[in-house]
Amino acid sequence: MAYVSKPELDTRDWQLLEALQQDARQGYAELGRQVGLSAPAVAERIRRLEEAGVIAGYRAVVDPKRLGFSIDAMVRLRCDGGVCARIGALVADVPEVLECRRLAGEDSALLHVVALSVAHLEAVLDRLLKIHPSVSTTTLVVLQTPHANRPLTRAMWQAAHAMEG
Amino acid sequence: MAYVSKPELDTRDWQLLEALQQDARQGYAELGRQVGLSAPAVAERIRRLEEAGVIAGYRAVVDPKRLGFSIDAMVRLRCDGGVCARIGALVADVPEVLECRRLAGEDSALLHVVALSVAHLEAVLDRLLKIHPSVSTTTLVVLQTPHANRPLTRAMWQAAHAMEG
DNA sequence: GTTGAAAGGTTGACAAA
DNA sequence: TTTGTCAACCTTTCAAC
Repeated sequence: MAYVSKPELDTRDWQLLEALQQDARQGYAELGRQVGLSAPAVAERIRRLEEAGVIAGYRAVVDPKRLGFSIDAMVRLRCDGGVCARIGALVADVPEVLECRRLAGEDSALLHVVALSVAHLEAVLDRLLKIHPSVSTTTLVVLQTPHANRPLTRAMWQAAHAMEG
Repeated sequence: MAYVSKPELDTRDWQLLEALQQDARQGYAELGRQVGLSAPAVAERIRRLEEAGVIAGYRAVVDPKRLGFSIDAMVRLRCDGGVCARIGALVADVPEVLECRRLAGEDSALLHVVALSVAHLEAVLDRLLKIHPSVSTTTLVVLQTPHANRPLTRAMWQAAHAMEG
């Protein structure tokens, strides 16, 4: 509960966070070995990190390419205010949209889309355009992804605070 | 090994993939209950999915907001070809960049950046501009994220193949 | 893929720092 | 309040089928 109002993570909390971001399927005993705690102590710390919302869940990372989704694109979306306010709900039934963010600025929203082929990408884009007449898109095909879902580490947290001044 | 050349997933493989994307810390016995298999059979299927690269890993999902990173921005980057070819390496030591993709199209790259404050975001952007004189940025602040890292499901795979024709 | 047995991990209650 | 210890229970793992 202490975390909810003001998360103050100590060295071991950070070590556990980093270990779980690297491999979420490690057991408590194994984690305890890495941070120098007993398994029950590890379990209790992780339970608190989960309760505080610092850890939002644990996910298997699946590679879309290995499932046949050879195309990866970012779609910049512009649309009327009313449409964009509901963009999350409007793309909910387009499963090729893996990520959807509403933005402040030049573009109204940004989508991360996967597709089986160029023909399939075309079909997905057509479907997005049919959401509303005001919708227009700019599609950028991803050539490579040098960094994806980088971990949040203590080093990064400290560097950020030092930078902020 | 069969998966490497041509991943053909059956119903149970997909069920396991979906279950692990929902909660990667479930045990083999629990997964077995869900898909109607014994624990060793589940372990063997998961081992093959990992070996085939379909499952790339297991990660704890950490909420940057709960760690103080209250700002979430997408940064569109334009730069000279030589610089953008090495963009991954060039932003490797900027830990606030959680994602980095090289793109074909109007923008050369797209970064997902987190920051503690507007002042910190400014500092990060200054650092990105200092990578090379040819670099210019357009920053779009994320207002909300209706969908993040949606799971790849069998339903989606089938819908995509139906759509492709 | 299943079964069964050995090894080891998890989880609770309780004691101690 | 947080961690460690202990014991009961469950899971994982590997062999044989």
